[in-house]
Amino acid sequence: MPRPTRDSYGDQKPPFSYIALTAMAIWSSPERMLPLSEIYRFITDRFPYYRRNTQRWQNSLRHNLSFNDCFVKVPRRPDRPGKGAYWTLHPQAFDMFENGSLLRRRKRFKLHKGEKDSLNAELAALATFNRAFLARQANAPLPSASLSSGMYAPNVTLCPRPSPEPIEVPDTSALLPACPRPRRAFTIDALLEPEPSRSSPSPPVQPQPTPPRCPLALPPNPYLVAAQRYHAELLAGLQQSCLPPLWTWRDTSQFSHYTLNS
DNA sequence: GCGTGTTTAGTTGAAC
DNA sequence: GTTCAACTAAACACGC
Repeated sequence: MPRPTRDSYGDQKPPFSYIALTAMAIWSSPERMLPLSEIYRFITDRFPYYRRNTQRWQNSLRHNLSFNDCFVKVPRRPDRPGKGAYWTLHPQAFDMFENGSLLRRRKRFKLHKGEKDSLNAELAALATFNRAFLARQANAPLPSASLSSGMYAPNVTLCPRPSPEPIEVPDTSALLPACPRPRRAFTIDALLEPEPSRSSPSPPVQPQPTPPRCPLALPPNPYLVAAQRYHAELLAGLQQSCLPPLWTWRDTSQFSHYTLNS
């Protein structure tokens, strides 16, 4: 009997929950984050079953994105306008699936209130920063006092977050590039400052979502640079513990499934 | 208008 | 039997 392959479900419903499918989509992207439309595309490309009744499962998928704390909505970068936000996985969501298999979740991922509030504050600050940036791009008066005073800036540390109880997280440190993140305050003021020179060469900070491509910056627009740096810092904080292991498609005697590299 | 995002409510099935 | 995760439906708000 031939082993099932990823595409062999045909019109059969794949044995993955919407959460698992979404996680797959996010982790298959080089930036570890995707807009909703790309998540849809990933699923329909790989699983023909989901090419039907799109309204039904897409509604369920959106519900999951909003309902589950394991998914984090990241505002778009100001130089990447478009509809909807990007979605990524919370680093602590890694132990959701038993043995890294997406077939089954170990437990529901739930952030504690403080963690959730802190994360929401940071993301809201980022969205506000983006709006301020866009307002400036449109030659609208920018509330410089707000920017310089840190009113928009979350003066908090992103990672690691205090956790009231120990959480079993797969040790991915060996897979991470040995590049300590630069120590700098996570504020708009600090981000607007020039990058401090480094004494020793080191790999680029992970992740760098996309190389900055700014047709606007000649000379480099400090607000754009800051926004990009802000995003990189935010995502580095969010995903520091989970890059770069990837979900890998594996065939076993019983199942074909995505599983976490180890 | 449509896509996106949030919220509520109900149902189902598996695990404990 | 209870609990919990997952699924589904629906309504609504918001922004492009």
